[in-house]
Amino acid sequence: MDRLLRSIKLEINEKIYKKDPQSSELGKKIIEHGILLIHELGFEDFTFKKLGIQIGSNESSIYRYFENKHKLLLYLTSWYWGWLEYQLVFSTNSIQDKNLKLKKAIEVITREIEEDSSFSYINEVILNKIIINEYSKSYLTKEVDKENKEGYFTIYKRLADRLSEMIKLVNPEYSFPTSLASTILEGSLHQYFLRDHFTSLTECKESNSVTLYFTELVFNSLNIKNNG
Amino acid sequence: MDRLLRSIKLEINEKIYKKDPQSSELGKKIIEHGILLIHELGFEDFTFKKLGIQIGSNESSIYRYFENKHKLLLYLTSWYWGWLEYQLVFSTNSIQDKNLKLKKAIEVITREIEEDSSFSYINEVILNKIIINEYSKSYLTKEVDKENKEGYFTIYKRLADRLSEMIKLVNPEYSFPTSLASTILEGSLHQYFLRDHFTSLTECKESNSVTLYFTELVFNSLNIKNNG
DNA sequence: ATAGTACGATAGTAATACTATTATATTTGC
DNA sequence: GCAAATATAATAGTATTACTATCGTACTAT
Repeated sequence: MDRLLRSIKLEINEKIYKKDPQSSELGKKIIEHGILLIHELGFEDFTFKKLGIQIGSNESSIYRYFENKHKLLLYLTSWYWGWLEYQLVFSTNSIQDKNLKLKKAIEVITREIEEDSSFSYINEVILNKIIINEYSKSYLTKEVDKENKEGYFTIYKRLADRLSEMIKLVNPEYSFPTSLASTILEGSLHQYFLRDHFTSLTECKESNSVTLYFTELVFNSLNIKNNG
Repeated sequence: MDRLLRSIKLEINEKIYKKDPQSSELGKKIIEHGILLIHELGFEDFTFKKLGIQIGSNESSIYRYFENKHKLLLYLTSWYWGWLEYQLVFSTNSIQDKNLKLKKAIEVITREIEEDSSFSYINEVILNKIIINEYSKSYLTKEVDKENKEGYFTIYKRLADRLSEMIKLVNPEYSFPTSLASTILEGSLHQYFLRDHFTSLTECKESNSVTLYFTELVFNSLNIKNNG
């Protein structure tokens, strides 16, 4: 990662923001401290007013970047999935063997997040926790179909599609490659949530056990020996 | 179902409500129209004031039954999982063969919901849609650990546990029975959501395909031939 | 006949989720 | 280096939400 990503700007659907937060200092501050404050308060209790106080700025100034906190969440989640997509492509691109490629993909998607210094104002570890706790709320709304049409979820869908394609490569006969891909993406977040709050509902306590669980799940489903 | 259930009252943690809604006409109206209105407006836009207008009653009267709409959601979700648990036990109890038992369990949990006339004031089909769209919001909160300790999620956990036990019976060597159980429960809701809003992310379009998908997933994971 | 409970009506509060306006500070273009 | 454009801050204001509190009335149980 490190150097390479530093020069890349993740492209996020322009309709999500009113003004590009990557274009100014205040914008970056909104993202940086938005992440920290959503994590601290939870999405329900998070407000632009509180964020304004936190960054010594005005509520109305934040509204110039985002229409509302829902759009900010969409921005953060898009960014996260874009960042993960990049890692997926980067890590799997050079792998020839289909099985190993898929195995690596599952690892990248389900592993625990480490800090990535490429984006100084974004704490990926905290952002990942926001994704675990708040991502569903970005699409479990009455506006989901409209917002989907606007393309607010394209990055996530592209990521799911990439994973699905890798599954198809391993076993073209399998009937549910996309369902399986979406199960891995959502299910992985869910297992991490259970680990933190409902310990009795998961066996994934150790650091790499989520990866192990999904790797087994997928390769057994595809009736392929999980080599390694 | 029908007759048998009619005489059974689902027991819901008393801390969830201030006054038992099953104990009065108004209480039942709150539940009945609460379900319809949450479905219509979505949980975010749903308020007790609006519900009061809908049932020709007063906002403050509803507050005498539930502290807030979050508690109402907890009540509804507890009721739903209790209802499903009952069906699970009822449908699988007499099955001796472990594999068939698990197969039936997966079917009950992942199948499409049909109206159950046993509870006249509860529309199970609509309630199921609320579960699909809103269940996550009941636990993706900052208060989850406190509320979990209060026992607000016991019914769901008991259901997951029952499923997990059936999985263990089929293959006691399998390392992730509970994770698999929670994946089925959550994943099933998610596949139905995808079918309605993100068609490109699932192959489950037909009525019984969610069941088929999870049945295959589970039996392949347990390395047991899915007989039937 | 009376005490208790349930419900409805009204009022009130603090916070939320914004919008609008104006003033000031900063940047940029020439 | 100055004017114009742009960005931000400050303030005010609105409708709605999410409640709490009080009071009067209606029904109900003894």
